[in-house]
Amino acid sequence: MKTEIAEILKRNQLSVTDSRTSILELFRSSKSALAHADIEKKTSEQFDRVTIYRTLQTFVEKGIVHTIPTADNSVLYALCKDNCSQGHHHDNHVHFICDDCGVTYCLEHISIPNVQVPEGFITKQTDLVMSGQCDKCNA
Amino acid sequence: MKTEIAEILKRNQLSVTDSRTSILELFRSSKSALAHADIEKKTSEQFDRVTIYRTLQTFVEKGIVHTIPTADNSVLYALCKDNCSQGHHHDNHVHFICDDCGVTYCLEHISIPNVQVPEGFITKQTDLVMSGQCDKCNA
DNA sequence: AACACTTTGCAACTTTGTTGCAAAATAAAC
DNA sequence: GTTTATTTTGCAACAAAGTTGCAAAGTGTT
Repeated sequence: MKTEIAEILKRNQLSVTDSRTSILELFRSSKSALAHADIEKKTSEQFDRVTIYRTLQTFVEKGIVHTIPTADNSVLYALCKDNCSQGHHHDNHVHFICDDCGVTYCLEHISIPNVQVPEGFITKQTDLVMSGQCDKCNA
Repeated sequence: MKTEIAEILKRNQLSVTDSRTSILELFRSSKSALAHADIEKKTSEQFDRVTIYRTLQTFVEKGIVHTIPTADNSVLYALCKDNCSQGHHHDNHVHFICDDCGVTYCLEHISIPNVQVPEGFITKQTDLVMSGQCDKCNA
């Protein structure tokens, strides 16, 4: 296990440190989106706030995790499926936020349709966020 | 003009004040999504930060504007088209935020492609926000 | 083990958003 | 057009979230 996580870090040209290992492990075990505060709590405040910020930033840059927009102005981080290891493949799926329960869903299998932007515009990121009622709240 | 805006406020049971009038006017003239910071700047810091927060909150509650979540942890506010009073039909065009100059463009002529959601989900709103470099900054 | 390089934790700071309350503005009543 | 009741505003103080510089500690390489 540990070795596997170390592998992922090395594959992304990151040195293997306690914080990176723990946080990545946390993502893999929880298998759901985490907020910065969640990580702080679940690592028992073992790491400095700043360290967590920087670790998350690094992971985003390397494509290990991606950010999820939420309605209440908080950022969630989630593991990128294919570990994005070959890189360049930014997440491309639709997110759905339930107005009632507030849960953010990754609709992994629904990809964002291509959108043609006007000439001269360069797109670096595309977010498609839907909101309404999820299946559980609609019952 | 002023009368028209006052009408909208009254229709929503809101008293007509300077800040509400100015901010609503700003939304109508800019016709694009605005962040809190944009509003602060464009009203030349005429109003207290707190007032702007509360005004936006009120507008959201009344359905005059709606929020657009973005992945970078910023919330955008946009006018609801039909004033949403009779409801339900929200804007349907793509937004583009320039990372360099910070301007938000409404790509009015590009509509959001239809997205099929899983069974049981009810979509009330769909926002597509792109970011990158606009034509002016890419020159 | 010794070196170069990267990462961490601390402190200080900025930015963003919230709350309570007195003063001012608005709306309603006369 | 005053007066009164209600709402809204601005201030101050606070809370939460995020950033930056830098010395100390950790990592990787030889």
